[in-house]
Amino acid sequence: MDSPSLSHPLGHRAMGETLLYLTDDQLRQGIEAMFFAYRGFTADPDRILELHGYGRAHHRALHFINGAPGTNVNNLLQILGVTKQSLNRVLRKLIADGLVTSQVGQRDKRERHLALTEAGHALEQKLSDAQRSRMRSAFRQVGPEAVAGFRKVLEAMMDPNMKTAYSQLREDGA
Amino acid sequence: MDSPSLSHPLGHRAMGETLLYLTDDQLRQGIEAMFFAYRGFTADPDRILELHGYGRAHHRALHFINGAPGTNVNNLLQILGVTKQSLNRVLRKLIADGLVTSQVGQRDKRERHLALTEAGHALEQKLSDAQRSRMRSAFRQVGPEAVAGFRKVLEAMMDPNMKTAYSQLREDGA
DNA sequence: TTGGAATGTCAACAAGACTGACATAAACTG
DNA sequence: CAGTTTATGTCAGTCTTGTTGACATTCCAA
Repeated sequence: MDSPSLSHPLGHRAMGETLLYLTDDQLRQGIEAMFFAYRGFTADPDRILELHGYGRAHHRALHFINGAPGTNVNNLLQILGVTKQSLNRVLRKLIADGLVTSQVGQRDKRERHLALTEAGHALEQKLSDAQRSRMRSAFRQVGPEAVAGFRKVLEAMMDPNMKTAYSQLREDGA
Repeated sequence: MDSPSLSHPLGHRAMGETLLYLTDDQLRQGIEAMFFAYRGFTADPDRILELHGYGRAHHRALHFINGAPGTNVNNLLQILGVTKQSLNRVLRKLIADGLVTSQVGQRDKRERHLALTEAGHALEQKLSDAQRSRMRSAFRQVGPEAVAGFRKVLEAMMDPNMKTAYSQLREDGA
């Protein structure tokens, strides 16, 4: 491996103190932190979803439809990164349950434009509140500088095309 | 909601600049960043796993057995947060394929002590290298302060008991 | 020594991802 | 206008990974 690792003893002149955060051990800790944190991140909405007979897939659909009302299926597919069959199963249920509306496009009648109904909005809010609540608590604990670092690392870890999708979502939201 | 939100106009004296990072919009961006980043985080190992006919569950088992050789099934269960039946299926395959050894405990013959074989070590290395590589690149891009913030936020987002497990792993590794 | 607790295994099932094949309708292109 | 491409939906089948239920073995304590 070409990486700095613990096999390079401390004090090795070439590494310098500034690179110690890149040791294999530090990276391993980062990996495990991601694993445990993601579990916490999804735990609260998961509990709510279970009560309603939905899963994480439904949450993701609700979340992004809420963020981009009127979006079409293909758009959602790009963002979620699943097959259309997989997304369709989820959407079918959400539409049947009256949480999501699907309207044939005006300009392009092949497209279906998706939006949340009032009931859909209500559930999305409930899920969102739970997830934001934990994140707000975490953010508050650590302060704005740590949060800025958090955001920087996450952006750097994304796949380039997903980073694009993420940035576009941020622009839309601004 | 009791949270600061965009309905509080900027410049509102009570919020002050220091709390702007806790707006619902900022939290939403944090949530989406977690979603996209986690996908990137798992993408590289996932590709390797597929070649070998394994899934993410096998990766997690290999990872934590590697980090705590000789651990028993119950221990692993606590860390992974799945049912013993679910873990058992994964372990059964890894043992059958000769990546993991399971030895009956000496003091307590109910326990099975788990460890990686040479082949298990080899695969774990390959997966770990891929995952570390992306994280190293991200860490290098953003610098040590951002990484420190990243770690702080993740720790604050974990469930308390998982934070305990995580800390213990860190102690073991030190 | 006997019954409960701990540990692990096997079987069956469900959610949610996947691929492949196919249908429909609309838009586009030569 | 005919043929092709695009967008979407659906059916069928498979795989991973989670779940519960039932059960065997082992340990420990009353």
